[in-house]
Amino acid sequence: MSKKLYVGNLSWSATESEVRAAFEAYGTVTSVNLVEDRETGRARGFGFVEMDDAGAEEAIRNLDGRDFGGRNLKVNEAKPREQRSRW
DNA sequence: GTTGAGCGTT
Repeated sequence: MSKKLYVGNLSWSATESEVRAAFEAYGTVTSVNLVEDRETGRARGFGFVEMDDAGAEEAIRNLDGRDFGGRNLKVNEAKPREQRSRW
């Protein structure tokens, strides 16, 4: 089972690899998705991480509020967005 | 060469 996480307050220079590495320290990361501004293509400073259920909670309690890239990382359970495809 | 609250795109 996996859970989706919202990751905010990221540095604009933060990469998926760094975020993935940080979360893999607490569980198995299924996917990492940093969101960029669709209009400008620049990083918005937040993203989403999908990982195993237990690891997700551990990551929240270990990475939320922690220093990451020189800033206080924000980690929370992400809101379900929309189905990305028809069924 | 910039910016800083907030929950994304095929």
